[in-house]
Amino acid sequence: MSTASKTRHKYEIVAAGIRATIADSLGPNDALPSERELMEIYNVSRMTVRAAIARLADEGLVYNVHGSGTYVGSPDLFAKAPKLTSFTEDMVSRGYAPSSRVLEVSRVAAVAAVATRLGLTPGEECTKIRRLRLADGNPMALETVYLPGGVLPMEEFDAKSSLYGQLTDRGYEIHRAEQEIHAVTLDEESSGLLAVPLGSAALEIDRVAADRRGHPVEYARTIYRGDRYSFQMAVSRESGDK
Amino acid sequence: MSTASKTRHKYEIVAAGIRATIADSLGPNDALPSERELMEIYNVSRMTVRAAIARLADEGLVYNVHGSGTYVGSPDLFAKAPKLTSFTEDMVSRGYAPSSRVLEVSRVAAVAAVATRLGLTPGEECTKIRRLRLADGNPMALETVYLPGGVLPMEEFDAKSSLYGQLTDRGYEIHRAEQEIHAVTLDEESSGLLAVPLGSAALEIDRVAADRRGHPVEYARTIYRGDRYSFQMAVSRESGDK
DNA sequence: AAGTGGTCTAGACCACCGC
DNA sequence: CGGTGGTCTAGACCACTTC
Repeated sequence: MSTASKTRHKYEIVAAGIRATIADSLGPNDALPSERELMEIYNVSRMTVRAAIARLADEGLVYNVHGSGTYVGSPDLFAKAPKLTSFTEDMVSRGYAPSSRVLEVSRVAAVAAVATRLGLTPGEECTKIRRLRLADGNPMALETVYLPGGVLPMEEFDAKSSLYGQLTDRGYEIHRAEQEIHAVTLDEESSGLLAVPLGSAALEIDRVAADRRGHPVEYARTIYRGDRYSFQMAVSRESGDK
Repeated sequence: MSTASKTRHKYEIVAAGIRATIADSLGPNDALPSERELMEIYNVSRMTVRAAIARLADEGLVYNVHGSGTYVGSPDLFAKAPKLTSFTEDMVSRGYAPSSRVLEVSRVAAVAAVATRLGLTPGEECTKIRRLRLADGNPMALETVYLPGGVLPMEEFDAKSSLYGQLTDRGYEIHRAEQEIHAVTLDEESSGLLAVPLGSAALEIDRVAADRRGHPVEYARTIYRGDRYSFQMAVSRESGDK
């Protein structure tokens, strides 16, 4: 009751408390207090305890064993389910200082590949932004972003601030995305910009990002240097039915 | 009421019913009946309705808008959260006929890189299995799997049946995994086996798979032909707190 | 048999959306 | 303002693990 402040929901308070308990006094595979004990500790109902635990389990911090208990996960498996992040967020979480060099900002007519992905009709107006992305000042990736003209006209793009921030400010909150990851061989222009030898292997990530309602907001093609970047993710079995 | 049979939990029955309703008569962005209506339709409590909807939302089939309703997602974004699949399952879902050629089955001492990932001490005994993986008879990937000796001694590996199936039979059910995806350039041996030119780009996926308790069960390094394979996934924002 | 997580009920109030 | 999803309560029984 007293120190509460930024948290609003009870299950967030419980989740934060459990997190703290784990950090303070529990190690991998140690058992958490049972759900019924947690009810008393935090003075909440069982459903609230379970909501908190479900959140932590989603992150991989804990796991449940039916009939036995809830346990702390292994530290090396803490890596969360893949999150949808901007380049900037991604680099910061990896410990790099991100920066950018804008190569191109233009208004273009959507070609078929772009139109399909953004749900436009070919020829419709798009904003195209091409940037060289740097980490600690060294080239890391080459990014080409297409946005429907209505989402962000080229004149209003501010090269100095975060694209995702600008989209959010304009009412386009990105919620989920589909990504496709390829291995590619760099051509002359790309390898030059990324400062690696011609023919080097690189990771190409194509992403269509959409808002909560499923309307496409962004189509981005990013080519990452194969020697500096790898993509990490945690996956779990099931997920679908059966 | 009529065709129900294999489902055990009410929320699964409700989820199946909603799925059928969507398939029959709803399109993208159409609204589902409200949760309170669904309670009456299926004669269950609200929590059960919400459990069913949560399941469908996880899959991307529907999405919720607070204060407004629950809606059918966009078909092109149906692709689920990345699942943990075996090569065989992956190929089948892509419409290929998978097969394998075993290149090596041996007992080896864990080198540091393998020991670390499997939670062993360097020098401990491992089973190493190297296979060329084919799709529709053509080389698709080159897979090297390391298993702790206690999990599956090399003598007991059956080259003809699924590795995941054998692990499950022995009580090691794989539950989650961490993957790291790199772009690599193929060396002479790999490009020969995969039947592509020397120096071609390829996707290397390193995976440590663990059981429900977080104990590592498998470390696999798979090199996929860059010209035939791409890795697809859906990601969503948030996931962690804030 | 005792204890655990998994499912389920029948209520309640809150926060948000759209008219 | 009414309707919607989001959170929450205080119970209950079931399925599973552990002893």
